[in-house]
Amino acid sequence: MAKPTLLLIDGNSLAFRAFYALINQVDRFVNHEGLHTNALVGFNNLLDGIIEPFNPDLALVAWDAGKTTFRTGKFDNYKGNRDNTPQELVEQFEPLRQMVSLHGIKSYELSGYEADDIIGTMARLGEADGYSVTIVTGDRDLTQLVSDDITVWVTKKGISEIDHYTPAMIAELYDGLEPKQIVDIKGLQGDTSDNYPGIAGIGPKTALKLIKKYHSISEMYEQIDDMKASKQKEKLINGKQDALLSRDLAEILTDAPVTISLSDLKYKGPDYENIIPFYQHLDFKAQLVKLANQGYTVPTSGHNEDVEFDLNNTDLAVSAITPASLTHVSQLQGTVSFYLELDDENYHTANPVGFVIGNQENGYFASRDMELLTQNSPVKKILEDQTILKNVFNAKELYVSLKRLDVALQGVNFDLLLVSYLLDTNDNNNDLGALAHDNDYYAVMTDEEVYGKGAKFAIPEADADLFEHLGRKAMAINLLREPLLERLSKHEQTKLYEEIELPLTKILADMESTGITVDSEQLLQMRSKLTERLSELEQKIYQQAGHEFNVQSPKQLGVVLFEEMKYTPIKKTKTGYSTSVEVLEKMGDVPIVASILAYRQVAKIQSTYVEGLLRVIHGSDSKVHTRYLQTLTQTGRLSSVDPNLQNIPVRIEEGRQIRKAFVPSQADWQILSADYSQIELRVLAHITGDKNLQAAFINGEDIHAATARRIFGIKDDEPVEGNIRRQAKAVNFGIVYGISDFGLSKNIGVSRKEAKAIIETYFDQYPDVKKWSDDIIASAREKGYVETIAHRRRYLPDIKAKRFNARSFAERTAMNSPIQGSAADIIKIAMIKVQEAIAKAGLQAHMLLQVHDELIFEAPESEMADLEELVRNVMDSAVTLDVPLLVSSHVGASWYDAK
DNA sequence: ATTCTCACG
DNA sequence: ACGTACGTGAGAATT
Repeated sequence: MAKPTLLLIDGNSLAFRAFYALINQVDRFVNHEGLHTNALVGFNNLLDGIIEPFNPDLALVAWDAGKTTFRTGKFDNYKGNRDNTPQELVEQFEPLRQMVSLHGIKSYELSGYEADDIIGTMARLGEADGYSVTIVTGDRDLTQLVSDDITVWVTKKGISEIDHYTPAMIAELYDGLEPKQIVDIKGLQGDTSDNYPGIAGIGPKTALKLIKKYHSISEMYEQIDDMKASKQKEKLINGKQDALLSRDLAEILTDAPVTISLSDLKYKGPDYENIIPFYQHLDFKAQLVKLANQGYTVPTSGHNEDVEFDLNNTDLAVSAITPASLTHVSQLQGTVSFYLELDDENYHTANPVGFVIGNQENGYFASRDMELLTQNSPVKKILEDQTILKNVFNAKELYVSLKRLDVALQGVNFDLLLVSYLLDTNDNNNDLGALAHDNDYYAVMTDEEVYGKGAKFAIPEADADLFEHLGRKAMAINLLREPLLERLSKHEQTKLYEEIELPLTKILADMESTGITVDSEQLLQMRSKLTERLSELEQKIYQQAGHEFNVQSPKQLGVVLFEEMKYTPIKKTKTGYSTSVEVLEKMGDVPIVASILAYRQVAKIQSTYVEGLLRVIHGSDSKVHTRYLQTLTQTGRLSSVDPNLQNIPVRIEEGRQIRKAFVPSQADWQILSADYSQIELRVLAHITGDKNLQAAFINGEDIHAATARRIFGIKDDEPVEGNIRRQAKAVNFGIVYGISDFGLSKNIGVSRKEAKAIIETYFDQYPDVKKWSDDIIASAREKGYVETIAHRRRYLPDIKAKRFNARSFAERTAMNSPIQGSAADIIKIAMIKVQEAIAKAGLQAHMLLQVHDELIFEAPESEMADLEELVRNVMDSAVTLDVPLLVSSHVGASWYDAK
């Protein structure tokens, strides 16, 4: 029969390990009361991951009782070089003990002794009593206890990996020595972390050699007279006291006067009843989700911004739609939740695999049969009925996918995804289950849990499984509506949601469905020209390098440039030499570098744009249909994927040619492009209230030239030279990004000192910009977030971080986000008003694209003049700021020509 | 899955 | 002294 097991855990060393493993994120792991939890998280993972599966018969966590022990009595400076334990860790010790207790494990400490000594003593007791003993620690000192019945597990690399020390492993590590001889080694070599000396001049190598020869320190000194005279012998004789003391300090007691016995250590296993409130107190969401999935009831903690709400409802009534139940479905009224599952995230091409409709009062009805959703079904009728309100998750996806099924969705009342994003852009997650968990509702799983991910993704075959998941999603949407809307209102974001984001959803859906026509002939012609250019450049590069290699591999290119050709590396990445444009341009006039830069430019255009776009043109309509992500960015901007139409080349002519392929969808139609000029600087002038900056815009000045005059002291009657204006432009951008002297100096190629002086002058000239910067950072520290003009919020948890880097980044963000985000607010408002105006004017025009400060339209040539006028008027009056908004616009036969 | 590079505002 | 401009997405190489 297997031996009973005893598990001994070194509480202090593991707490330290866990704390420092997550030290980089110490400011991210904070519960709602401000308690740091990084060590708690790591320790809990250890308990769940190791102790629970181990399921020992006996278990104990030993703790240090304080700084003074019998060792400090022997040697004042024992551990004397240790910094004070950080406050962030100290505050976690008490909850750590609670955590241990809730996991059904005894804690023990003994005044005057270290955790090590408790462990040593209990280990020997267990060994003698016939237990198989396992010690878990973060400290290798305990390996001296290893025996046939005592194994020591030492965590390494944080706490994720573990080394298992057995007598055989010790023998291998110490060249055949026994575990108990480790103390003799340490007696000779000392221990810097515990701050005892050993013998000066004896390191690990010599210590090992000596102990191999003499077996122990005492035997060595017995035989020291026989040792032949040497420097080493002198050192040993002089250091005898140190060696004996150090050995004494290194030795772990196995007979400490403990007041517990093995029978006190019975392992009870986790106390699930009481661990749930404990996890809630610590905000351990992941743990709560795990418990909820195991069938434990996890009630809402209700501390979420003090909004109390009841999300305890977990009883789902979901049924498959049958011909008989169709009557029930058709009788649904008031408010329903609707959810449509697709087999892929690209809803322009994905297949619907199931849907669910219903509410708490009447139950939920699910089906895989899309015919029940289309044609003359009652479901279609409900979806198209404006008076029946729909609660959904991701309304834009729904608009587009239902339109593909010939269903025109109306009456969207609540979009869970959109609201969650507005409430907190940080922990927004496109998964409904994860999002529900974030809001303390656990009765729904994540898609990854149900469907798997990557190659393993699969929709469950059993109706019961799929419908249960869909039903729970629909139920979560319904239950979360009220509490989330209440929080939205507390944030003063109701207007932002109802009047900007929700109407915009429909507009974006229409733009995406409409798509933009891409002339594939144009792209194919470009492709053959570029292929030729690429092979010419490639041959030239091979010739210049002296051999063939993969030009597109930064690694191989690094070897060619900086090893074979011996050019001086300017910058390194963490994996090797950097070969970025920035670096290559600094290398000066080198022929191969010029070829490489040209190659890179062409290769980028070819792969990303020509071939990338050709791949995503829909065969059915010769258009590309991007998806705008409305709930992704931290600032409120949109982003565009599959394809990204917000980064089509424009700055370099060769790439700009790509825009010739973007053409109107019908003959005799044209493209209109209208963009805001310097919208971010105008927003800056508005929100800072800086009169000097505002004056420049009000007077219609060239803003970069005006800044140049101020920061370089150029008189009104003198001209502003191009290079000076360029520098001023960089300063203006820098201000918007949250300037630093380093960043500016790098950007405009002046010394850091000069850059610093320029920034100071800027702030002298625009004093209210400076004041606003300081104020917004102070406000972010106080409130924890910053806001745009439309109350879009961005939380900045790092604004109080101790780490300089993280904090500085948060401070720059505090300045940039209100600016970038308010500009995003403005163009979103403009889009809504433009769409209304186009409808009201009865124009055929379509809004096609949004590129942050630019809108692209197509319209018949005949209505283009009206459209241009309308768009300009709406855009420049979208909001009223203290400075005017200026719009420039162009019409042409393609996006390229609308310049 | 991550890193590097580069396209846009 | 720290080590930096803000916000994105995609392709290719590499792990």
